[in-house]
Amino acid sequence: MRRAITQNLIVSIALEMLKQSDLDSVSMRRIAQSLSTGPASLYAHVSSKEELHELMLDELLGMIEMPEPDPDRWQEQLKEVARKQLAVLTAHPGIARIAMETTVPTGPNSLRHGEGVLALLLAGGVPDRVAALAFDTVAQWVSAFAVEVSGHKTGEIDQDDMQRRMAQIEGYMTERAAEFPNLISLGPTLSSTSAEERFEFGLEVFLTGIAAVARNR
Amino acid sequence: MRRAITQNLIVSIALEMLKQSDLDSVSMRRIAQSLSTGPASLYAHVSSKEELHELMLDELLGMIEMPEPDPDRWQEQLKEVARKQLAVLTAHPGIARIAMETTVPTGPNSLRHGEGVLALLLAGGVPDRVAALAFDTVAQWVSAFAVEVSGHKTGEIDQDDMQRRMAQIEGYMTERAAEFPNLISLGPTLSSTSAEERFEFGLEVFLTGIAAVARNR
DNA sequence: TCTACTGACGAACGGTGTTCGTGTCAAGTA
DNA sequence: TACTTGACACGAACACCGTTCGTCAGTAGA
Repeated sequence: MRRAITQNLIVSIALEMLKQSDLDSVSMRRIAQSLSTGPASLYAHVSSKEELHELMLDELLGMIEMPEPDPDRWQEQLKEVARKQLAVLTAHPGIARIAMETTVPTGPNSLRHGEGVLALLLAGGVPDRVAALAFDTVAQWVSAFAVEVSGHKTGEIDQDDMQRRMAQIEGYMTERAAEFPNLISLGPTLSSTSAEERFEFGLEVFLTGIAAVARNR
Repeated sequence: MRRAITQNLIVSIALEMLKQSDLDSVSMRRIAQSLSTGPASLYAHVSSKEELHELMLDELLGMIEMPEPDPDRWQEQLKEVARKQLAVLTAHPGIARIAMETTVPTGPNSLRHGEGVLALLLAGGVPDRVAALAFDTVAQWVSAFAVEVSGHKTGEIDQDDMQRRMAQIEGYMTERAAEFPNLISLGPTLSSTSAEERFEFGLEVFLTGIAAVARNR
């Protein structure tokens, strides 16, 4: 199973590893090892780990197909794209962090994706300037959400560590209940909502917000 | 200037270093060095680097004072808190990442901050369930925004690296202009808006969205 | 056939977080 | 006062990390 080393091969091996572990454990050394070579061999095809990360992200964004804009359904279409984006990002724990830290995405798939989102907003009659800002804001929020969800499903030992923290907080707060009336009364609501519910809520807030702001300009 | 090692001392040294560099360069070794000792000495007061990060974040959140909720001005008050939060996070590049990755904040200041935000929403007449969800969503977005801004002002060489990327993208897109009509026409708008404008836009979208969703339930 | 060049890669540099075992010193006890 | 106990300090080491340098092999072109 010895193949010639290619940039594509490196990226796909890295994504394969990422899918079943975590970004931090996808190291140049482990990728090289999986190719039966040393880490130095990778640098002929990839200039740095950072570039590799961006290539990985671009590859993933390429998996999201963009719909043909339909002016009557633009909000639902935008939600659908956001859901797919979240699914892809959370399926590869840690990559969402890259999406957030990359200032200006350069890859062809990123551009194609951005173009598609923008097209949906404009098809919905959102003014140019609002569309440009909304585009940025929504992408940011989706990535942020993915970072959080990724954290949950990685080595954080959801059920164990989180329960412990919850218990600790509850102890702290009930000791000084006067200081935290709202957190105490809403605590159960906060911790019982699923990630999916929170994501759908966020999408709704965003889109109604964008529509309202668009109307006011 | 030799003082006894304390958890507080470690945290404040770490924050001091963070303020003038970057989270990645605040290492246990450098903190220890600044105390004229070895890294092992820190582990008597802090169980891991992760715990230190959370302590740092909590300390920073403690710097944000929460206003007394005024039902007539709740939206403006919420915006003001978000602005302060952004300012604190971006003044310490990299800490926003921790804010995003920490699933359930445990520190007393984090709790106090959360309680305050919740109080503002409830004072505004937002229903319990919506307040709980909105609280989470807005915190996430502010952190996400801070991550991006932090990236911009750290070693990313704003004016250099970014210009290069912009030029590269423009070249790529004008070569196949038919594929990117919207990105090309909105490109100037996208790149000419300041971070502050984008933040204010996001705040407005959020708050009008929350108010609208609250009305519909 | 000889030459240039590209890709592969072993070894090493300078960093990282964390652990182990030893030392030191002060407080509590007899 | 003498002794014991326990908390804190910390040197050394472990197992990693990303990246660079210099060398080597093999191939395409002259």
